[in-house]
Order: sequence, then structure tokens, then C-alpha cells
Amino acid sequence: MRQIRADAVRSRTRILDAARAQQSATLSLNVVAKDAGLGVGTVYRHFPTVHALVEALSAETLERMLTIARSESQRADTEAAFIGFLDGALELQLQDGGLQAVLLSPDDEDQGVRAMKQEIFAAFEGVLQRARHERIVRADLSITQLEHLICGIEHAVRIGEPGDRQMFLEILLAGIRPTV
Amino acid sequence: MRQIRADAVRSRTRILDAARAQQSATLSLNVVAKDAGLGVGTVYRHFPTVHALVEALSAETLERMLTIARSESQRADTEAAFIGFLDGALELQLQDGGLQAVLLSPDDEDQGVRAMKQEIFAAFEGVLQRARHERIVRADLSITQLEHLICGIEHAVRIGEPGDRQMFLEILLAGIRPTV
Amino acid sequence: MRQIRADAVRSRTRILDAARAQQSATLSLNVVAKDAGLGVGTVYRHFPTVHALVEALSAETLERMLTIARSESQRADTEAAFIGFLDGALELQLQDGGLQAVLLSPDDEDQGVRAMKQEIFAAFEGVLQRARHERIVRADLSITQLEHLICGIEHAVRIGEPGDRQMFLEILLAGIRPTV
Amino acid sequence: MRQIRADAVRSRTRILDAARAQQSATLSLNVVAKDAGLGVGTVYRHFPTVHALVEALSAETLERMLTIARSESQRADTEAAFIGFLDGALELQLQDGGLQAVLLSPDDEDQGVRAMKQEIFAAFEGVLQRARHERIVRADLSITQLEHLICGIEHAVRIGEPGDRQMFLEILLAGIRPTV
DNA sequence: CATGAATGAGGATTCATTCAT
DNA sequence: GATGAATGAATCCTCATTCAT
Repeated sequence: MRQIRADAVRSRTRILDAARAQQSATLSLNVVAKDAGLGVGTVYRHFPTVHALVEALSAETLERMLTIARSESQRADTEAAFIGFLDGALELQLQDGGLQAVLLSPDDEDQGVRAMKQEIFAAFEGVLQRARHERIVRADLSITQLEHLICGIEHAVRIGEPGDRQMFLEILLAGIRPTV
Repeated sequence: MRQIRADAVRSRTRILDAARAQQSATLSLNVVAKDAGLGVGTVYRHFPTVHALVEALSAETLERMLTIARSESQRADTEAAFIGFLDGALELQLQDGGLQAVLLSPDDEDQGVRAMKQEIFAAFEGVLQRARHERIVRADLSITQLEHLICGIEHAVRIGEPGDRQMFLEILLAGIRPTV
Repeated sequence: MRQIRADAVRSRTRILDAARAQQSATLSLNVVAKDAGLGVGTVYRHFPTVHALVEALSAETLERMLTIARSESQRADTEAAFIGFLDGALELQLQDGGLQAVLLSPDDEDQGVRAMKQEIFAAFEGVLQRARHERIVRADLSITQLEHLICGIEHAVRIGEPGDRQMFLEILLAGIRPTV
Repeated sequence: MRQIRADAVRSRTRILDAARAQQSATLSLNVVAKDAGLGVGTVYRHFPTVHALVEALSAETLERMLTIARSESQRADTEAAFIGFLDGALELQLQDGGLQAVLLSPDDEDQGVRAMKQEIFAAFEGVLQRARHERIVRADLSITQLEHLICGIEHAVRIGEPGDRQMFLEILLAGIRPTV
């Protein structure tokens, strides 16, 4: 086996650091390259498209989400697990502006990302099922719809104040309870 | 006073039609000109900036919203009025992709737009007050926050299915009720 | 005979006033029209080209120059006449930034301008002849060269301080005396 | 350290050649690109602004001027040195139409240009001092004024015949002598 | 592999001029 | 004759992407 290219690793780190500093909406590989002190070509070699870079940026966040997914889905207390899930997802999406795009995107360029997303959704699905049975969530709300609602809440917080997050989450939770 | 030129009216209409066909997020005055079959300069004469055009596009929608605002705020039944308001706003925002930006923008280039926004918000504020008193809405929810939540729901519907609209609106309404 | 169009006269005046307020280097008929509160078409009707407008602007200055030319060329004191000529020309060129272009231009769109230029040059030529005979000016300096030198001095004053004018004119006068 | 790319050097040369062929007054980076057979972006990479290109164009001329400045300021014969200076400056400014702008510009984008200008002015100042003491030049003429006068003479030659140069320089020299 | 120079399409904007009203 | 809307060529500049070194 070839030696692990230490410089390649360093380049990757630099690129990710530089990208994180930019707004994910207007991410430019050229600007990233300049900020990272690297050539454009190098950036393109590591990430052939902007989306690939966004994915990579989100990978770390996704890992944290995966951790949450695993631990919350283990909890016996369904309501706590469900809330923990929503809260974690909202928190991470707010922190990582590119995460929403990666979560919603149907085709992932990176296999690891694909795998993480699948496991997260599966775990979430499980918790949602339990929440439905315990009448914490109305029965007709699909996992996809819930995901979209979280994105909506994220959007609402984003165009307003960070302090709105807690209240908006409460509203979401209260809103999706089954009607008596 | 001079009469308004017939060709100017026609150009304006063409521009607005062409603009409506484009995604309001990536609205380009040059593309609009090409689609409208007009010179770039003509478009710039009518609308010096992209935002001016977006505003003009929303003006008609705003008028419809104003109509709703007036009629709903007249209703004796507060709950019906409040729901009518939310439903109307959501519906119109979904129909007119640029409306959200105009509603959220603090500075309007057109005076008419400014006036309409003010009247709509004032009417909405009135209905919200009544809804608070009748315990249809929690007391700590501000008009701004409610506006942002509607934008969030709009976003959620937009990234999902149009059919989600009804359910998501129900969820919003249920979510903002005061907790018992 | 038709009545004299009072509004046409007023338009002309407004155009000239607006044009005077602009830098003659970047004179735009459109901007002039807007500043004058008139339609572009009106401006074009009065002055088909930018140069025509510049000429018109200079016409008044040319008249003043013509006045100087006539009075100075009458003077018995050649030196005083000559200096008066140079001083007047320099002063007027500095006041009217477009004058140099009109003076140097071989083809004049306006007949009156053409006539004035010819009379001015003729008068100047006469004074220069006398100045040569009285050994105030070297014999090999042509009228054209002298004109160019004045333009040069104008340029020198223009890129420096207005206060340089007096000294630079002295230098020119001293410089063109015949060498002993 | 990386070697300088061969193609980059070639591009730079082409750009400078193409620019030299244009009037420096109306220098357009796009036209330069087209004339040089290069992409616009390439030109912008090499010279981000028109002034940067003008500076680069003048750099070579400035070097020649610097050479003259050094050698002339060494001369024991003050008058010869002074004349050599003026003659050289005039000659070079006439050859290089953009030089005047660079000399007069208070802010230089290129450090080398800045340095050369400073050395040239310092050397010229020295010669001027000596010339003042030897009563070749009137005492109240500043280096800045002299510079402007040279620009004026350049202008005068430029709007006339190249053959005027010699005479106009004589006139300048004669004109700035102290009055007896 | 890394580099950054080169590319040129594309977007925004201005402005001289024409022409319908 | 006056008006100003319409025109579109021309200009400036950016940026994603390719490719020579």
C-alpha cells in the first residue's frame, strides 16, 4: 500500500476550513481555493463539484446527527426520544447551513453520506412509529412531511431571531399531536 | 397631462409576464428582456433593479392579499377571520414565489407597495390581537414571529407536495394555540 | 412669417445651461436632456451631435474672444495688443473647457462659428505680424504654433493650480522673444 | 520556488504589445484582450485595472527615464544636465502616450513604479536646484510647475507637428530663465 | 498530484440614437 | 415641433471549469 499522502490530507482540511467560513449559498470553489491558499485545481481534484464540497462539509454534521439518532432511538421514553430527535435535527441544521440541501437531495455523490442519511432516516422512522402509537404524533404524518416541517421551522428561525428556536419547536410539537 | 403611451403599457405587461415565468430567485433583467422580446434598455427603463421588478410582480398579489385582509378583519367570528388570514397568506405566497421576499424586505422601492404592506400588517395585527384575547393563539406570539412561521410553512410545502398545504396549516394552527 | 417659437428659445437656453454644468469631456445628450427637464428628442432636434452642442456652448465664448480680437488688434501698442490677445485667449480657454476642441477642429458644423474663428485668426495673425516686426516674437513662430503653445499652457495650468496661470503666461511670452 | 510559467510570460507580452498599439486615453481591457488574441479573464488576471496596465506599459519607459535621470544628474555641466533632463522627459512622454498619466497620478498600484518615480523626481529636483543657483532657471519655479510645463509642451507638440518639438523646448528653456 | 494560468460564456449596466405618439 | 419610450450594441467584469506545466 502506498503511503498516506500527508499533504493531501492537509489540503483537504484547509479546503474544508475555508469553505466553512463562506456562506454555503454562494460557495465558490475559486474563492475557497484562494482562502485556503491552494490552487483551484487542487480544490477541484478533491471536490469535483460544489455539491460534493457541501456534502463533505455536512459529513461531520451528519456524523453528529447519526450519534444523536442512535442514542435517541435507544431511549425507552418515546416522547423524550422524539423531542430529542427533532431538537437535535433543528439545532444541527441551523448550525450547518448546507445540511438541509444535503438531507433533501435525492442523489448523493459520496457513499458515506448516503449510508449515514439512510441510517438516520431509518432510526428516525422507528422513533416516529413509536410516537404515532403512543399518540404523541398524529397518525397521518409521514417521515418525509415531518422532515419538511423541520426544514420549515429552520427557515422560520433563520429569517427571524435565533431566540425563536425554542418557541417554534414547541409550536411544531404541539401542532403535530393528534387532535382529540 | 400626457396620456400614458400605449406601447409602454404593452412593454410593461410583456416584462411582467416574462418575469412571472422565471424563478424569482434567479431573476435576471437580461433574460426577462430576451423572453419578453424587448431590448434590455426597455426593461431597465421600466424597472431599474431586480427588486423593483419583483415588487411590481408582487403588487397584484399584494392587492389580493389586501382584499383578504380587509374582508377578514371585518368578520365577527375571530377564529374564522384568523384562519382565513393565514390561509390566504399561505395560498398567495405559494402562488407568488417572490412575495415572501417583498413581505420580508424592510425597504420598498415602490410607495404603493409600502402602503399596502402597512395596511395588511395593521389589519393582521388587529386580528391577531383578537385571537389572543379569545385564546385562539398563545399570548407571547408576535406578529413578526407568526409571519415567519407562515414563511416556514410555505417553505415546507414548497419542498414537498402541494397537497401538504392543508395539513401543515392545520398543524400551525394547532401548534400556536395556548397550552392549557 | 411664422411667429417666433418662444418655447423653442426657452428649450435652447435650458439645454445650454444644463450642458454648461457638465464636464465637456463626457458630455451626454441624454444627461443634458434629463438635467434640462426636456425630452431627449428635443435636445437632438436642437443639436444633432455632441459636437454641435459643444460648438454652441463655445459660441458665446467665441463672441467674447472676437470682441477681444477686435479691440486688441486696434491698439497702437503692439506689445500690449499681443499680450492682451494671449491673455484673453488663455483666460477664455480655461473658462470654457470645450473651446480648445472647437478652435482646433478643422470642420465646424455651425457657419457662425466658422466665421468667428476665421475673423479671430485673421486678427491674431495681424497682431502676430506686427509683433514679429517689432521683435517681440521670434520670426519663425507661426500662428498655428503659437495657438498650440497656448493650448499647451492651458493644459499646464489645468493639471496644476489656477494660480500658475500668470507665471506660465510670462514664461510663454519670455520664451517666444527672439534670441539676441 | 516555482518557475514562472512560460505561457504566462507570453500572455503578458502579448497584452503589453496589444495595449501599446491602442490609444492610452481610451484603453479598454476587453479590446486589448481581443487584439492580443487572449481571453478577457487572462487580461484581468494580469492587470486588474486599466491603470495597472498603463503603469506596466510605462514601466519600461520609466526605466529609460531613470537611466537618463541618473546620468544627467551626474554631469558637472548644470545647463547641459538640465537640458538633457528636459529633452529626455519630453522625448519619452511623446513616445509613450500613457507616461504623463502615470507621472501625474498620485497613487501607483505597482511598487516598482512608485520607487522609480521617486528617484526620478529626486534627481530632477537636484538638477533644478543647481540650475536655480546658476541662474539658468528663475528661482520661483517649483519642480511641480516645471513638470506641468513639460506636460504642456508635450501637449502642444502632440496637437501639432513632431517637428515642433525642438522649437517648443527652446521656447520653454528661454522662458523659464530668470528675468534680468 | 499540485498548481494556477487561461478561457470565454454570461451577467449587469450604460448610452447614443431612432421612432412612435 | 416636442416628447420620452424603445432599442441593442457595447462595455465592464466575474466566475466556473479546463488544461498546460
